[in-house]
Amino acid sequence: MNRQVGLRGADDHENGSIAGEFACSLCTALDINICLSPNTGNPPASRPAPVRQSGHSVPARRIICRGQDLHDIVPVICSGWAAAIVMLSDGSRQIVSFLLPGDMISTTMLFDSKPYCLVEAITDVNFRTFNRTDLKALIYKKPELLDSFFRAWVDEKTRADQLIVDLGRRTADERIARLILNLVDRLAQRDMVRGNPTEFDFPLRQHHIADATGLTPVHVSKVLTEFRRNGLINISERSITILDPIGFGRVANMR
Amino acid sequence: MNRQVGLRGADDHENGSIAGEFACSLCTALDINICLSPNTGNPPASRPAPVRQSGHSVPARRIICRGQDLHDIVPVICSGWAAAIVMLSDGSRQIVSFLLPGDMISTTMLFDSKPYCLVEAITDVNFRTFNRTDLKALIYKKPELLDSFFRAWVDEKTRADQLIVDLGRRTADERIARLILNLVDRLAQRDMVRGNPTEFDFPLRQHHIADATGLTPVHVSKVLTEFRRNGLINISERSITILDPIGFGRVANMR
DNA sequence: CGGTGTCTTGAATACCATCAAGTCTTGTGG
DNA sequence: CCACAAGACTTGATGGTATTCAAGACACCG
Repeated sequence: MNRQVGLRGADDHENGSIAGEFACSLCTALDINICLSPNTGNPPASRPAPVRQSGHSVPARRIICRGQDLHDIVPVICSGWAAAIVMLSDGSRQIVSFLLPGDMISTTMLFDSKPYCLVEAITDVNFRTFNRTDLKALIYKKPELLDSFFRAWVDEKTRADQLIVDLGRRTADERIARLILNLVDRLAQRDMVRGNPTEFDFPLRQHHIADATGLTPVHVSKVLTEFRRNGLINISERSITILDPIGFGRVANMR
Repeated sequence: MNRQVGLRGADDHENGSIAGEFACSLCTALDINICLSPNTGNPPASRPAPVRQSGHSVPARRIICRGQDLHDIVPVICSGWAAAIVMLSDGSRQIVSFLLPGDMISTTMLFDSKPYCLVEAITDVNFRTFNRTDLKALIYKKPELLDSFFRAWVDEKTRADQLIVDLGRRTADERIARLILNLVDRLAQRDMVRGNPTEFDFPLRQHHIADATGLTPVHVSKVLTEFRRNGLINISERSITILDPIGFGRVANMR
């Protein structure tokens, strides 16, 4: 089989068993299109793949991979939501970024293993791992790949800088509203938002929001019920509806 | 003359007037060595430079450049300290990163202009701007340049992620201690630290520390005097001495 | 059916911000 | 060289935002 690396903590399934669930059309962020063949995890038998790779699948709440696992592979999310998390020794957690379909775990993964963070599945997740050396060689060879790769990198760094500002200088209300609106943007790029009023799947638990915004779950709960009481948003059944876009935008951009 | 771009808000001096102050040997972070000739800002008359560039110099507290200025140039700090800052409409500021000699303003600058932030001189600063197109072409052409460029990028992203964790999940004491220790590391890479007890130039004002750690200047003052009272560090004359490295390290790594 | 995870709510507390006043330094122009 | 203004730092009093602690409701699952 094509299986290349065993990932600790991940309930791996072989490619064949989940063929069709790797929606490569969603790979907009990366736009590299290096998967073996669209919509199936199986390589065309006749032509060998330029980049060694393999598909995996983990259920919600399981760890996808740890930093140390990532010496020679680069994972990309195919379907589902995940989070890159830094854990501190006292048990508190900081979510550095949410990973949506099409996202590489981190663009720095091409060059370094990011030993300080781990990636956890929020929903059930299908992902694909690429051999780092092969991928690097391919990207170096094709300038257009390098460019789309750079775009992903700039996006990632921009989001990181924005998060720094949010955590450093904004209140709980602002942080939470901005987190939601940032996710709306990213989901919209992937056509995962239904419009008017804006509504979309939202699998995050309140503790995910807390870990991403540097708050406690208790306080997240209070802010969200306040948002609901003010008729700004509605959350139910793992989905969010933005009832009052301008009011909600005002909360997110109070300065 | 070789002067290529005028930067708004910067008191530019021509290359010749500050020859010798562009210590290109400090360009360790980038390690690209594309300056016209070491230690002078002037190109050898006989050989045309592969990358169009120019040297500038701004006094402390002045703005080096704004995001909008950076459509086609990439600045690199040659000497002095600077800060990349995001300003909010209510006047509060968040320092996204400190820039030391050898640092590119941001590695993403090669591809995008980062319109949301501005760069301010902390000390008197000499810096050099490179033509983006030229620099990009040069880097694409030479794989070893691309690699050292990627190293700088991984460093930058790692620091950004660490800052996210610090701002999201650490107390004021921890944030400030970690900021100082991170700067020690970066200065040590540049041979700008004297040892035993560790001592180094520290031009930051307390409001810089506040803007970097998401705190107020008042609270920074209280934490620093507490550090002094406990015999952890000593600050005077724009320099810091770490009196009790293990105690100070404990404060920085309480979790 | 107990166990676990999720969310809510209230009370008490901690951490840091805000406000204010005062000292000291630094720089500038007369 | 002095006078003045602006910036930098300190300290104390007060207040607000978010945390911690605790208890309970609810859903889901094996």
